[in-house]
Amino acid sequence: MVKKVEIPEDLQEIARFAKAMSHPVRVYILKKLSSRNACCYSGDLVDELPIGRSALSQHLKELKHAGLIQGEIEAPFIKYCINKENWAKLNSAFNDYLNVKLNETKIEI
Amino acid sequence: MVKKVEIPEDLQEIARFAKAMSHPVRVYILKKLSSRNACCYSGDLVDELPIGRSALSQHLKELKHAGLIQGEIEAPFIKYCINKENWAKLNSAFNDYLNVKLNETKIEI
DNA sequence: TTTTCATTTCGTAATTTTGCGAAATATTAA
DNA sequence: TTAATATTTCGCAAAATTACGAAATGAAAA
Repeated sequence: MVKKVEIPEDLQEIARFAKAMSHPVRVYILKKLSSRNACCYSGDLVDELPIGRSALSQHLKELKHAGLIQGEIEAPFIKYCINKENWAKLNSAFNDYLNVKLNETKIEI
Repeated sequence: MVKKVEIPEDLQEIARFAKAMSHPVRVYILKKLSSRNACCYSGDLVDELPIGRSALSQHLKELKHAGLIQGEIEAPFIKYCINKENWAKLNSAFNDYLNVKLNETKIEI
């Protein structure tokens, strides 16, 4: 009989990252900020996205709490950029998790 | 002024996949079924995981609806396996999405 | 047919997520 | 100081998520 065990931390981390990416608006923001190392303002995003300011603000907060973006005050704006370190962590975590070949049991001789 | 636009379908797809992976139990199941092409029964999982049968059943249903696993009746069991086609889709979707180099703006001469 | 077994579905409850508009905050411009 | 601007926080409501135990399902075994 297999003992009930805590789910390994690396899998829990994947779940946390996946949760941060589980809404189209957040996927959009991460895409925008990660490609081209671009930064942007909340006001840029609210013009592009089909949600209001306060909802957007909550998505930004969530991404901040997940450590994936960071905001820098550039009054009267807040400039949001990707958090490179944690974005790299997310990348390698997904790489490790997903890069399990479907046919790895096939052994070539 | 940038027009408000629907979020592109590829990003919405990432969000859907991420949502399927946004819970540790589901991450665990997908890991188990994707590596080694293993299949397993609900009963195997319930012994390993820190949740009850009915909660597990709901996670399996969610993964089925996301198209990531499939169940085959092998009475009195149900054998769950990865859905290779859609798992491959998930892999390439994340690959496209994530494989945006942080330093792609650096141009080597 | 009745019992047994693995699993799902149902009913319910607690919590989280998502979104909105209004109000608050904080900084710059007048 | 007052007004304007960008953004967040608050209060709220609707919907989704998560989990449980009990009951239902469906197939095999007795």
